[in-house]
Amino acid sequence: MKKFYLTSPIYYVNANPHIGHAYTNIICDCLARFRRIKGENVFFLTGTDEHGEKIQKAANAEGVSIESFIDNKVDVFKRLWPKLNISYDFFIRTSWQQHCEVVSKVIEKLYEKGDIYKSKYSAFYCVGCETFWTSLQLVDTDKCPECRRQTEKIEEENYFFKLSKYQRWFKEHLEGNPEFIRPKIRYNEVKKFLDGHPLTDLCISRPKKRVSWGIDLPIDKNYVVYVWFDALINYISGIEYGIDSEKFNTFWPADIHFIGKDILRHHAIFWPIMLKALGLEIPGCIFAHGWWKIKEEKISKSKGNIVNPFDLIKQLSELLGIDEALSADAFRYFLMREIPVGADGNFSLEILIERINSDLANDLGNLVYRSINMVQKYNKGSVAASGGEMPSEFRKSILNLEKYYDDFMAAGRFSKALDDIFALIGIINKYIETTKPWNLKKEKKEKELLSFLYALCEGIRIISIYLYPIMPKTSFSIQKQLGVKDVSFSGEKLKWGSEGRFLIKKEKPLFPRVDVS
RNA sequence: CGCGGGGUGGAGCAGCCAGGUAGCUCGUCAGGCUCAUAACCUGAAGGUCAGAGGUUCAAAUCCUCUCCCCGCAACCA
Repeated sequence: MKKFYLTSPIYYVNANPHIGHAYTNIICDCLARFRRIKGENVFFLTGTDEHGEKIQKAANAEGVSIESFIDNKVDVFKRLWPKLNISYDFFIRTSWQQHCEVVSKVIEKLYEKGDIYKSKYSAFYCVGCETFWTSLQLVDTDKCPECRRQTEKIEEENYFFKLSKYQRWFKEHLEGNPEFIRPKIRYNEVKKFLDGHPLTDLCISRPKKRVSWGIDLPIDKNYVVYVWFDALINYISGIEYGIDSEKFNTFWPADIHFIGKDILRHHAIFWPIMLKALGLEIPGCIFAHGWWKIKEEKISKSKGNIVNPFDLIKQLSELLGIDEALSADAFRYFLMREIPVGADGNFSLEILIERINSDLANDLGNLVYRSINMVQKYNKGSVAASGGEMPSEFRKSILNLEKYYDDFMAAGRFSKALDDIFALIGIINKYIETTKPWNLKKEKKEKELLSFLYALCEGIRIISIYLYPIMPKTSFSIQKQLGVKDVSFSGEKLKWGSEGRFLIKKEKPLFPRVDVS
């Protein structure tokens, strides 16, 4: 069985989850579900990043212990994922004992190999902003780029990882693997960056007197491990590197790491070099998505324009009068349809509702509802295959899906896949119009009417399978309403005619229209 | 001259890499239909493709310049 290992980033728990976190995990989930219905052995890892100065400070600010602070935040993330229908396989926490041990082992190994060394580190500290800057970031020689105040030069001993040693190898790897970083624009960005800047070694330690909340540096107990170095290792500790070799060998290397474009360099440069130094294989792809802007602005706490996914799902659910699982699907649909993964998008409740109304209520929801209604009205709620072929009107659209859907989904081009699914929905809506079943009924053309009803149900059933990775609960609901014998989603079930009989169970419309004015 | 992305009918976008009648979704207007969630189907109006210059038989598409918007700029997840 083919394996597929994909990861989300681990989220830094200094604040509550927002739309960006939700987006990343939804992307991962869509791909994970797609791979599963292809019959692959999928491992989807997500989790939290819990060390570092910021967390230490955030806990202090709230006047609670670090442990209870992080447990609290982790709990919030763990409650969020089921709400968004996220089907992860394992949730890793960097405070997890086993992860810490792996990080230690990694550092020891690299130290023995001679890839970690001690040296002087100098930085410029701005007291006002409580931030460290490098000499290159300063303005007017020694001023803080943020507040323009005088900075203070700090010098301390630290441990460094020899990134520079692997520069040549990395460049070659990049050149030989144009798919390593996606989308293309991000690949170009990294490549260009590398051309212009020789890599400098990465400082991977922080003295405990400054930062105490972290994993002990095994080679010198006066230090803790720099959070990024610690965090990246989750991708191997999460599948038990150095602990369960069978599991590790089954899933490593990762097929894809999904990340936000803000953490591209850590993943696209540091991480592969760390792996190379460890003698491990390099992941297949780093896929960086874009950002959702709220009213054309970047999301940020200071602007107060954070979208809380819990509130959003709740609000949507109340607005639509549907349960939260379906609201989550609507949200997922919006995020996946609105923009290609990789681009930036605009988010607002208005835009979201507009999409729900036009696509999910008018097109999909109404199609399901009117079709089921017709089966009930015209044939007492059941219809069986009568040996008829697929209507010729459907052929082009279904062939198109058969030809391109897998490629689009595999490439993370969810909006493209959805375009094609909705093209079929449009075709079926049109098919109803041109077939005029109400006339068939009046004219007592029983045979035509039955094959028409069957074609409707079968078409919708096939749509529900294609839709499944993006909208799992909706797909489930559709199949249940159609009365599919064994509700399931798999490649084989895409074959026209594979469901012999529909015994419909009519429910209220999947997605009602909402008028917001 | 730091790097990159973008400026296309009212809104949001595709097309640009491999020049050849400007396309999609939403909105607007008109019509049709009734199984359906004022839904669905059909049709129409609406763009000198940011501006200027150039290459070409032909440019949204290639080249040059200008204007405007938005990101990034190494230890900050």
